[in-house]
Amino acid sequence: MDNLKLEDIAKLAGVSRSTVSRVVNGSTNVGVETRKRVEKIIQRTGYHPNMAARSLVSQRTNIIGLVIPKTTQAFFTDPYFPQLTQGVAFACNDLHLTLALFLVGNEEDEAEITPRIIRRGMLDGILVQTSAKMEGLFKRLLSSSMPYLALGRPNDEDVVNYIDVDNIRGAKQATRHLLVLGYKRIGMIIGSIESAAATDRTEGFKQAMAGAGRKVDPVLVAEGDFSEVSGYEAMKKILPFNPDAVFAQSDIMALGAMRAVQEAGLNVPRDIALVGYDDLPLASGSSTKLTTIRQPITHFGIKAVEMLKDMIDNGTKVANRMILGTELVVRDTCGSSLKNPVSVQKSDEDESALRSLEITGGMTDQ
Amino acid sequence: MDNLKLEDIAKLAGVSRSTVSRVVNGSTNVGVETRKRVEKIIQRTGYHPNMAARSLVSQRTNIIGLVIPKTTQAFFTDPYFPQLTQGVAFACNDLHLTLALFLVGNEEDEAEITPRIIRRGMLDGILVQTSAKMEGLFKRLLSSSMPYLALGRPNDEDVVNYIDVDNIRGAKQATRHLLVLGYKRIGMIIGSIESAAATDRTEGFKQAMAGAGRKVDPVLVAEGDFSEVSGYEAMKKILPFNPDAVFAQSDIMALGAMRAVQEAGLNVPRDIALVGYDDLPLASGSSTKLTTIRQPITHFGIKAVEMLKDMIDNGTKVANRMILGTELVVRDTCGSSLKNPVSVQKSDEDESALRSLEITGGMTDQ
DNA sequence: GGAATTAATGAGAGCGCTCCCATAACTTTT
DNA sequence: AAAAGTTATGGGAGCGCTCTCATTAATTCC
Repeated sequence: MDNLKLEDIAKLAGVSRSTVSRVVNGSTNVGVETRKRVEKIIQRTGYHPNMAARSLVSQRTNIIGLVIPKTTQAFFTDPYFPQLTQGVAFACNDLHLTLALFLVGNEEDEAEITPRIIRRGMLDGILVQTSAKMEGLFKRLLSSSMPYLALGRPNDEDVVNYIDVDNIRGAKQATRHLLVLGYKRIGMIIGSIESAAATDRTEGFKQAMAGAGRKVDPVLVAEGDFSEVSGYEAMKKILPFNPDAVFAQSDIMALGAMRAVQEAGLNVPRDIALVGYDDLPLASGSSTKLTTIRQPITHFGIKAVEMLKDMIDNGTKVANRMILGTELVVRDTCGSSLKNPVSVQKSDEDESALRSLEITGGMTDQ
Repeated sequence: MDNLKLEDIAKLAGVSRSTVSRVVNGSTNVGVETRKRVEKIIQRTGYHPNMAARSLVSQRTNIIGLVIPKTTQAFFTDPYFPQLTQGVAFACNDLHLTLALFLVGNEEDEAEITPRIIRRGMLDGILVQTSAKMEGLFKRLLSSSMPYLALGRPNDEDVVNYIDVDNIRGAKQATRHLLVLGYKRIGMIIGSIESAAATDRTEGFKQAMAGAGRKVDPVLVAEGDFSEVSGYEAMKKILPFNPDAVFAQSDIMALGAMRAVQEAGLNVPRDIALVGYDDLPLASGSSTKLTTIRQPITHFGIKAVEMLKDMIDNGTKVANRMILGTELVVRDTCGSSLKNPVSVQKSDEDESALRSLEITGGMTDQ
């Protein structure tokens, strides 16, 4: 019951290969009687068209790739990527796409995987998590005709198609919240200087501070790498300089920072207020109620697939960009009542939470 | 530079299609001179063979599927699956395989995905996370010629190919550890009665208790669903009956349980000892040092791919099974010094930690 | 030195499908 | 009633590759 081909069904139904093909693909030009007969036989035999053959002629596989560079063992410890992957996978289900997942651990992996990705007849398009390690892939992608979309703003200007979250605005929201609550010595734990997301969040922090006429004290700023431990260590560096509030560029780091605060015998938020970034499930987990900036991670994955699919179907040659909004989620780690309420100038754009802004156009022909 | 085919390269090199094919596939019967010439042209033009065409004739895609049923939103909150996925992805890189990931959320997804999986010419073989929801898929798989491997022992006896961790022995190790330390009122938090893993761990617990001549007190046993919250709630149910030690069937539930203990103003391990299961990174995370049973999750994924690859290459028609060992990891949550050391009969098999046991044979031709 | 062996190459069929075009059987139009 | 259109179906080419088999050239054998 397994190695049937179109021709076998045709013979069984007493029609031609073409007619069976029409039935399988839902073409209208088939007689009612014939269609029924053919469908019954397909049903009975459990026939399924062969993907490879179909792909060969249609030049489509309905498979899209998702490439995630995985620097350390700890990569999958951060729930961000699983959640993103989930969003992408769901969108693929909805759009009848198959998802090929590429986890790039080291340079060998990249060398091994890159040709497989570029090779025609395998992938219809590709989603690449932005990272310094992926520059080689992007170069190859740019000189090929493969539709691609970068997940997160790339450093390379040539990589024109990307989707990102408005990190500057998100960081502004976080910082303004601390400013409004009247905190005086506001610190920050940076994600990782190499990441564009961290750069943008740092920028947003600075803008918000400057907008309130405040200086950023360098001793209150430390760098981590988005991991729990790095948040813990960064907080330990900052702690001696008496911050009264800290903006951590990820929830995981915020959790690490909280641990450092508690170990120092201090209390969150009484002694030090904390804002995170991501709004991962664990931020609202029953033991912690972290004030944070919500990123629509799953939604991000879904939008990415939709954009890519659109590029595949319509062969768009213009630059495709999409920037997703963020939302401040107020919980328990910043002090529920205001200490010294202060009015801070708010730009009206801050009202629209989770707004998504699409820019499409310009820059033809890569 | 993109739509080159074998024939174009052949023309450029002044040889036949066949010769280029031989060069590409590393056949020996090609003249040294010719080979060099062809290779240079391939290099220069950036030619890559078309996968679909190759698959069509070779009946191989070098793509394997990984199917994970995802019951709740919280599925990817549990780091178990990301870690497993990672192991599978790495093994795929090593074996030059492409990984197609299928996340099955609901029944619609299953209906949508199943035919795509079964369809020939798409996947060479498939890894399916065992789950009650997947029984439909397994049925289809059994009546097809697609090589498959279940991840975890399936309830269905017909599903003969699987890889699993020795859950009974793991649970025994955990329980014996508590018995040796002299705990008297030992409780358990069950994962989820539907899961075979939980059933086996429960069985192991019972066997260890019986082996030490101890009764299992039903009031000290509660059921969760492998989530943090469920561990917390289960512990709250058990707490009134004064347990002095609890075996939680997952690290995540152990963490929830620990939270419940602390909220009740009690201390781990002074008042209540705790053993987890999994040895996820967070079990040894800097704030908690959980005594637990180590499952080789990543290794599990790697072995699974290797087994499947073997089945694909050698078309094995016999039942393939592999059971991986577990290891007790002693940390801080069971009391470092013995309270009332007790000697418990240990079977000698317990010495070999992380031993892997392979059983292959029997049951031909499904 | 002619037959047999080996190495290097080319020609052709075919993997299972889609898509274009031809044909045949009806309708509709003028 | 003949021309034109419409609908249902079949035939054939071709997608880009691999693989078997035939062919030729170079080598070895007795």
